[in-house]
Amino acid sequence: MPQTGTYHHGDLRAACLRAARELLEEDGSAGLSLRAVARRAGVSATAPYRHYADRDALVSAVAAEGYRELAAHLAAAHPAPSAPDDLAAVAVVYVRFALDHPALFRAMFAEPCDPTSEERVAATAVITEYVHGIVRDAFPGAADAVALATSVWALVHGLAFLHLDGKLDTSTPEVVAEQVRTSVRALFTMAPSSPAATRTGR
Amino acid sequence: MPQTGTYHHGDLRAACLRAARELLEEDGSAGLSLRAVARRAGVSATAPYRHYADRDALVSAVAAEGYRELAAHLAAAHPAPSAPDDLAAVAVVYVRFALDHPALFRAMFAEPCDPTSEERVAATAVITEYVHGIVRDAFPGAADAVALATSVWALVHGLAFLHLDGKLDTSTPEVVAEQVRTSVRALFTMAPSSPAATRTGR
DNA sequence: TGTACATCAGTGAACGCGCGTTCACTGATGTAC
DNA sequence: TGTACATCAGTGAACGCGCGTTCACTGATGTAC
Repeated sequence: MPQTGTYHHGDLRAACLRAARELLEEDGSAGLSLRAVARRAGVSATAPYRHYADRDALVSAVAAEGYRELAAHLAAAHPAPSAPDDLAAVAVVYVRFALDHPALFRAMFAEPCDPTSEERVAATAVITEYVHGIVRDAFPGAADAVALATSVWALVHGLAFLHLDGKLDTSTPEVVAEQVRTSVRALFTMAPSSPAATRTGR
Repeated sequence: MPQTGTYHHGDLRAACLRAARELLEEDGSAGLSLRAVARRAGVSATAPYRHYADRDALVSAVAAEGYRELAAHLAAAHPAPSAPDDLAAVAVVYVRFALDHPALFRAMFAEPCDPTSEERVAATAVITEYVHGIVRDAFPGAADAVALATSVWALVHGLAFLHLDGKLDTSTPEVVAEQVRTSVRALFTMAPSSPAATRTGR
């Protein structure tokens, strides 16, 4: 009595997920149709309906899987980031994930096609909590850790999208990584003569 | 011999653009079809082909218009930002624009469906130059102004998307504005006890 | 162990839909003389 | 000013397409006795 059935196909649920991700990467979200997924899984056009109520349900499942993978990548990048440079390393992984899985990343952060998807909401919460945790550890003295965590997430998220949208140089992974590191550091170590530095106590 | 023809329709080119933007806001980018645009403009399905080579050309034109509008909004927000708080004010306008025109904003920054569109590339360059200019003025002493400008843009851009994707509270404009201001300030005025502050000279 | 039955994953035909794009056309506007 | 002509914006029928989804079905797997 296996949890994920091993009936006729073997595991069509997982096969659909895999096919959907492949299509996403190959043709962008426009290529992600239930029929194309079925075709790629080598199954009739209506077979996926046994496992997903409709197209949205499939997309939500793909997005949720993406969230879990991103969370795993981030956790693997640094077990317990506690210095700005650790944070920069995690940021690099975040942006790299976006560039390695562009369509998936977009699907994850596209307008909530199904905001009520429990699986999706839970997966998002994991990322949020992770970022907040890092900031708490890395900046124990920060006045407003929540705001700071939001800022950090926004910075990294913005870098990911700007790279993804071709607004920044993405010619090699190293170029991207350096850009991310530099950006993160630039914000954490302002030049002494800058107005910000002289206004710290404001 | 008017530049924008005033033939049968009056100005179908502009009418298509307007219709496209309305559809974008109402139904998201999925609703933006040439046929729907024609329908809304009260014209036959093929009339738009007189003004746009194909669907992509229309989308690019819409995106370019969005860039120009965003640039105008930013410029109007503050004529010559020179302090972090000025920059925060501009950031607020940037995010507000994204929230007021969600689908347009997505279209502007979606994967370059037509990276060769001259109009589009030029419009993007304006924004980039604007952000860099602000940073140059606001932080004349910054060691690497380009990296800093990229960071600032990424931060604001990320804030826009996180709000847009429902990852942050968007209940009222004031809540959003405060969040943006706080985030920008949080990064520019780190708590003195934070590791970043003690590592400035690194 | 063997048979009868229930379950339910996957099938395949069919539906109606809106789409992008083509084509030959029509008819209003602008121009040359 | 009036007529003949050229231009070209907009028409409308038609094409082929892939889509999501429905439905009654089939047939392999698992279960009860």
